[in-house]
Amino acid sequence: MNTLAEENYLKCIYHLAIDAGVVSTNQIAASLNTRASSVTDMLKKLADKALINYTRYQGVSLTDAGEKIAIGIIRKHRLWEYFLVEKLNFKWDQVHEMAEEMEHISSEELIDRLDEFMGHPKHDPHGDPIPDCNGNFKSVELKPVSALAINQCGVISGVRDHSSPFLQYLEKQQLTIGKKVTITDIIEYDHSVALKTETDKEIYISREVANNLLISL
Amino acid sequence: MNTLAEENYLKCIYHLAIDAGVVSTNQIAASLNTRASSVTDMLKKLADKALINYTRYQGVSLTDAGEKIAIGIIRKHRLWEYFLVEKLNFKWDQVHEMAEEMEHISSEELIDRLDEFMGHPKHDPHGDPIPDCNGNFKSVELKPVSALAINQCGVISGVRDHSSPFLQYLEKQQLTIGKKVTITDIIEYDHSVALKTETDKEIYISREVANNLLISL
DNA sequence: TTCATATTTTAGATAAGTCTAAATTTTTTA
DNA sequence: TAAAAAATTTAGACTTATCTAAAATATGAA
Repeated sequence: MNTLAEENYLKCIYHLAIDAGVVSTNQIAASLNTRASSVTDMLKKLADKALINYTRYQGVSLTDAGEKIAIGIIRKHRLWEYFLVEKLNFKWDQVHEMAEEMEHISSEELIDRLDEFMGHPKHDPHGDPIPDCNGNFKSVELKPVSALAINQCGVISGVRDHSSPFLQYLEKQQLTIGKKVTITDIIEYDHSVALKTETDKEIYISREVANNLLISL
Repeated sequence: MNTLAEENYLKCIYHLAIDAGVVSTNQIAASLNTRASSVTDMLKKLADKALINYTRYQGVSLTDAGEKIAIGIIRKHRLWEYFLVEKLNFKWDQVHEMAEEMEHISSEELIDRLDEFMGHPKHDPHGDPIPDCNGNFKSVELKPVSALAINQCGVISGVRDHSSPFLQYLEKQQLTIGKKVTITDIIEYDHSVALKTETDKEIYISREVANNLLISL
């Protein structure tokens, strides 16, 4: 088994690698709120365990073994988030911290039974896909609202920012997962966007919000 | 917040103090599978935090603050055990190790909602009482089968040994929580006991089993 | 009540994970 | 392309929790 710190590094590298491929020491340090020197120490350890590909000064990527562990942790995180929202009635902006702890509960059988108990959900409360017990999941291609054109419509299916303030704001605006929206206007000046909901309500969102709100077409 | 090690020491001291009042360094070391010198180090730290009463060579007891934390951990442990058995269909001999990890999930609100989700259960799968959110619980006076006389009857309500082999044995003999039994014979020679179940089945158990099986009269 | 034994504590080390400060390597820019 | 800047690594230190071995204290038996 791996330590809590090791698991957090693997998960972090996995997330950063989605955009970048190879991940830098400083990226990891920024993401984990730690120092680059601490990261270097840990990278050596993970490389010794054959969980990452690492050559000095060249950044890192996960090995197959490392990716498997990372996906396992993400599976646990998302299943526990689903549990907290669907069974214990937490809001989607309240569950991240708790799931950060719960994702390290080691038993595989526990998580598989939890998955079954909840009916094998495919997405967590933020729209992120939940890997199955073999680590497989298909990630639908989502686009930020900011990448759409006037009159395009789609379904809110994910967020790029998982922070409470952002999620609370979306909730207040009723811009939650599953809602269908149509782009009605794009303001050239500040790149803010006007949306129309199914109930014909019009909502203005800033460029920043439009960047962090993901749509499936 | 306290570290995982600190929480485990507090819980351990709480359990040992139930019989003894004051707990010795060696008792703790034996219970936690560690060395007496390690225990001494930790006792100093817990005393600095005012969680235990400690004077060198004199053993320890929990302060009110320490006891409150210990009971909180035990509440979490037992609620998670209940969840694992009642919701995820684990057997009573499978849940201890998992609950040992889950009891350290920090959120109080999570555990209170879990409690509510399950309908505020009063006892865990091994018959141990579950403290409420204020740390209150009433422990019924239970007697080991070995303390009963011929013809006495009662209901199986707890165990002293929580190990898998013991619990599996009881399960196989159908000596599980809630079953009513009557003492039909006590063998002088080896202190083994003959029991009759509600279905009039006769079961012989050894002195050791009789010592670890608890009855409410 | 004194001495042998058991218990407990202290002293000094170790491993994991972190830090700061300094050194090294890579990248950028002029 | 050489110097400056940025990124990364190394060196050495700190904390937590553990260990072994030795010293101190308590207990109990003669």
